[in-house]
Amino acid sequence: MTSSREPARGDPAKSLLGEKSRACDYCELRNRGFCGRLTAEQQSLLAAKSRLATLEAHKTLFRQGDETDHVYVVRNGLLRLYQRLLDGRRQVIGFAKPGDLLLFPLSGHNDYGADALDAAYLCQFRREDFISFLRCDPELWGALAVTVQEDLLQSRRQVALLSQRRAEPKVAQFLLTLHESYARPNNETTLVPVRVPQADIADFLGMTVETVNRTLARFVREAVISVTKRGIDFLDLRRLKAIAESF
Amino acid sequence: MTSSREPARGDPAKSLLGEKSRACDYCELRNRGFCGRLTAEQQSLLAAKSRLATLEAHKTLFRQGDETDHVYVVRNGLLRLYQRLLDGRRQVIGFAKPGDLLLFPLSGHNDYGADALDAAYLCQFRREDFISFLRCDPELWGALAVTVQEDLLQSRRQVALLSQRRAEPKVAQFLLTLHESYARPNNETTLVPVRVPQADIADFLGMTVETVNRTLARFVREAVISVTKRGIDFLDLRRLKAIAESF
DNA sequence: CGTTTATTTGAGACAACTCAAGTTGCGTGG
DNA sequence: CCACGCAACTTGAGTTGTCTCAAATAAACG
Repeated sequence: MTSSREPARGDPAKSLLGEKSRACDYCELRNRGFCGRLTAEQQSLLAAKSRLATLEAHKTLFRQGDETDHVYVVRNGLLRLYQRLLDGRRQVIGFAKPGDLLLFPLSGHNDYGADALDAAYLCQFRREDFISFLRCDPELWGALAVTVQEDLLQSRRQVALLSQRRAEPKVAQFLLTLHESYARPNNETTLVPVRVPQADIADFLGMTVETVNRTLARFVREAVISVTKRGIDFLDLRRLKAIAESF
Repeated sequence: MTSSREPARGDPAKSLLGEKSRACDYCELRNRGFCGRLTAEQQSLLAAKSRLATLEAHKTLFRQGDETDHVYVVRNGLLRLYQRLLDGRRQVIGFAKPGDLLLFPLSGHNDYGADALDAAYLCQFRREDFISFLRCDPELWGALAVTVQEDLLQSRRQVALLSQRRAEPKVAQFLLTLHESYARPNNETTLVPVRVPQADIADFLGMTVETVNRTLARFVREAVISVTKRGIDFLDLRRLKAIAESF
């Protein structure tokens, strides 16, 4: 638990492109996450208020505690969401993937921070714009509520995960979640093309880097997964699931 | 972690009084929780659709996985909310206190179960009624979203709690939360008038009953708290806070 | 190519877990 | 009113898995 007492990178540099983002028509996200719950009309209405934001790898999108001036929808890339614990430790509360809505537009300050694991593209909205967008159609509030509800379910899954005490099932479950969020319906590809630092896994699972490392090493040795510089290759999903349910 | 593999009580007996609940005018909840976010008009509109439900101690209000036919607002009493883990263990995900909204009206099935620690009184709404209530006023959706958002914050607090590894801070933080939810603004009363089974605390914190017991015993021995049949008396809040922040 | 960051490995301590008995409290029924 | 049964709570002794501390690679970056 000695890991990461400081954010990976210092400055909150947001290199945002000022250009208006193209309409959602070609966005593969329009059927997923928050956007997926909107009609085509609503989507274009929303798109009119968005800007395309790009975020380099390891850069901070926003910090915990800062005033919420914008909200975001992830288009591309993987973000790391975290909170500071009172002991200064960092608790990763989740990873944002394409389609996810970042920040709650109705609360005035960010209750978590976010930075990019890879280069990321996002739709950025000014908070007031987003709220006025919500106001113009009652049903949108429902979409928001459902989105938050899904975050809640996600958070509860993490609670279940953390209440596990042995390391193997925890790491296995984490890997499975990661795999799941990248799985394509009709694609049997077993490779997840992201490098998640072990320190992040540790912070997410509430364990030390060493334990995460030893556990991963065991998985690799037993040919359950294979870790390359490209990402993680899931060699034996069946066995991984078995481990995840062992306790 | 050998605790409670079965619900405390068997039957899902809901002894519901059919009477229409009186309007909210005298309800002390109207400034708290979900109801607290409604205007007087909205409250009475909602009240018209409610029934007063009473639940005996240890009885089950609803089960995880069942179809969501009703939603509830707690008026009185303390409920235990839990999920089943894949290993059959029970994970207490929280305790519902007066003002809390139970169940998400937009999802078709309960994602957690609930039963009463003490006798409880609730406002019961048919799910469709509640939804049509939401539909009649756009702002109500916002109230719902905020309510869910607060559950989310709560859940994340639990994540932070579970990521602690030592027993003392965990139990201390739990006790403080319990105390906080019973604290009155201008009242220095240190007694929380509920008996929470140690097994529940264990299931909430992801520890064994034995460890919870030994930790509580230590607190009692050191005169930080005092446990009677009535509830828990907080003798030394300052010290408890210090313990909660020790790590 | 040197500096920083991430990963890997080892040895030992310790806190929480497991298992196994007790004890207490309380409601039920004889 | 006491005996009984059940559930919650206590206590002890031994085990174990993760953490801690420390140090050696290996990779990433300018």
